[in-house]
Amino acid sequence: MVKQNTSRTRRITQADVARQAGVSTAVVSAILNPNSKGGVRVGKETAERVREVVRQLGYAPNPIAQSLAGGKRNILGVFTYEPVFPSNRGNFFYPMLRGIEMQVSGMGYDLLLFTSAQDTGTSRQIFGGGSNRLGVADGAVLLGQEPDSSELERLATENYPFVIVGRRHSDLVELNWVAAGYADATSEIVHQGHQFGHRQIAFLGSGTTREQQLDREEGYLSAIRKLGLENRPRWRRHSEPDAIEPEWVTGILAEGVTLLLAETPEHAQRVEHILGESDLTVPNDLSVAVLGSPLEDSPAMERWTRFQIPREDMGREAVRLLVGQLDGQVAGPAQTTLPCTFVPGETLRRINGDP
Amino acid sequence: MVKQNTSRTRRITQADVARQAGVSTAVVSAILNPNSKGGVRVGKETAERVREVVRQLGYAPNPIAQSLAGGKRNILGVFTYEPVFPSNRGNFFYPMLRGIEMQVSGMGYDLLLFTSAQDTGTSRQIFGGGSNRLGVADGAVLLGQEPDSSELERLATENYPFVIVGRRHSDLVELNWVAAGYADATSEIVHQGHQFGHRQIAFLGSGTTREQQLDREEGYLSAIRKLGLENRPRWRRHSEPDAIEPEWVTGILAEGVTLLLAETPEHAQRVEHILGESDLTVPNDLSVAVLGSPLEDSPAMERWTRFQIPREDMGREAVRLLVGQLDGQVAGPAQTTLPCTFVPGETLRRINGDP
DNA sequence: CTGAAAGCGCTTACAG
DNA sequence: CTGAAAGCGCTTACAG
Repeated sequence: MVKQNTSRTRRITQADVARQAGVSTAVVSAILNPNSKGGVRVGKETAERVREVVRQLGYAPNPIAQSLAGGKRNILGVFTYEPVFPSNRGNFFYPMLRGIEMQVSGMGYDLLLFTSAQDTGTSRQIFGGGSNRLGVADGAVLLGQEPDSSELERLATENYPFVIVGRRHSDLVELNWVAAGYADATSEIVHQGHQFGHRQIAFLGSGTTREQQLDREEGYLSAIRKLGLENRPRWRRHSEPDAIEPEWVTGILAEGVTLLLAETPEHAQRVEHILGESDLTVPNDLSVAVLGSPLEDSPAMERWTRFQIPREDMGREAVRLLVGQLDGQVAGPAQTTLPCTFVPGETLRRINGDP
Repeated sequence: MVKQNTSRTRRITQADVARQAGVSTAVVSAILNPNSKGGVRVGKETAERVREVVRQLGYAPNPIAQSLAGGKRNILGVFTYEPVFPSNRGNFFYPMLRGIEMQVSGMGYDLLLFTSAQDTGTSRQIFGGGSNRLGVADGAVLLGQEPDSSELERLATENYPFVIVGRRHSDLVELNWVAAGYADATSEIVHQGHQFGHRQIAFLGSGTTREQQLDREEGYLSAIRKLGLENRPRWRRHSEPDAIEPEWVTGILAEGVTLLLAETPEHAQRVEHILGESDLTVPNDLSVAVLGSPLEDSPAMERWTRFQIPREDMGREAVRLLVGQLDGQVAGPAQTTLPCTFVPGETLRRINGDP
């Protein structure tokens, strides 16, 4: 019984075929890659003879060597600032990865996950140790919430081809990204609220300032302006869910707010909890819409008025843009915004008479 | 404002670094691969100078070229016979991948997912086009249910280092694998049943003959033998869930069977459904234990007596074995069986008096 | 129509 | 301690 890993046997190479057929390797290559631009023409009988030898010897080209000769690696990198397969916080990257894999599959690329870039303790870095770890791949898709954009700027400066999933802004370089249309989706919800009779609409966003949040807030503000609605500074609040004070909630209620836009489900749930302590409910005493949705829509999520983020499509589109750049199809900076999907739910209540 | 990828600049190569640092490429290579057997010694200050240039230029070695030249790439391949991130059939590979990533993380390897090996329509192949696609990686972990072992044999014959998650047998070569202890876990359930008073125990396995199933059946048979229990051929049945005839179920009941071992939850549910049509229930009229468990234990699964497959640990262990082989630590064929975890549930009922 | 040669970017004996 | 050279297995201009 043969055991794995004993001695290495030599494989049949193109040179073997060429020798056996009495031609040069260039001819063999030309026959096996008919529509390449080598300018090499081969006679019909020669081609047949070579093919026969290929068959006899069981020759198959070495894809590694093909890649090297073609100057391409056929490897797409996937870099995440957090582990790809976390155990606790759900599979955050899963939908995007699924999109990435679906799109890349059949395009002739393999996917390199940069797991080794993970320093113990600290978060992962692209330039760990000083050199660009992504360099092994032809280009990369970047995922993650990392707010620090200096690595991205350096990467862009080095002319490394990459596309970010999620909008990311830099003053220094124009980045390539695929974003979700948070602004439009948020505007849409404000308009929906307006149509349902709401005139005092508040916004509750996360404490950290990220592009995502800016987009949502901008969508909120532009819709408010467009509809000529009242806009008190107090009605725009930035806070982590845990840090929301009951006073703020009761405050805006007292000021006549009837609809609250909450950036995350956690924000919405926290507000509902606060209301509950005063025996108030959603949506009877306050309509609430969530500006996004969790990875998997749980049954508990169904009732919330919200929108869904096209995570899978974002992954697909990122690959499309990246490969387009590698092929030289896409020229300038590539930035795509994909629309979110509105889900009516039951927490945005009509308050202007019958439906 | 600098734009990403305006002109495609040539990637930095080892030669660039060598030129800039005023050394030969051999020296650069030696510095970047310290413990390789090139016999090349480099002075401390030279090494530091080269490292600095590497940093400045953002150089990263081309793994394709490294592969061709026979060097180490610090890349572990992950090959799956089905897409890694499927949309429909749940994330089958997820627990194993999580284990793989956890284990590989910090070991200095990156993970290469072979997505390109996917032919349109047909299932993926390692030797698509006749040549080993896995060659870019130092070694690979193989996942999937593929019963055809010819590719595995060829891979082993070529001396490519790989470890399979799941036991896989070949008459020609001894394969490396990490398996779940289905046999022991099944024996354990039979013993448990015996202790609860069951003497007539039947086995219901899948229609296809795979190592997994053989292991379970062997565990069943060995326990039956050891306990001196009756063992009618009719009590061992191989069938897909849908193909189970009500006659078989009523038949074994009539013959006095009180406990049925079902390979999958689907088998168990199908049997329960059949029983239900005669107003019989599990476990009052028949105890049923499931020989495994689905990926995520759903609430509906809780009541079933079953065992859990250590999927995550299997992934971890596969990486451990593979890296051990690459490092030359593990010598011969490496085969590990990890124990399953018994979950009591409520569908295996005591029938010999009070507990 | 075909061959000899250079080159893709590395590693590894082999000489100094 | 360091460099020049061969070689991994291909493709692709460049000459005949």
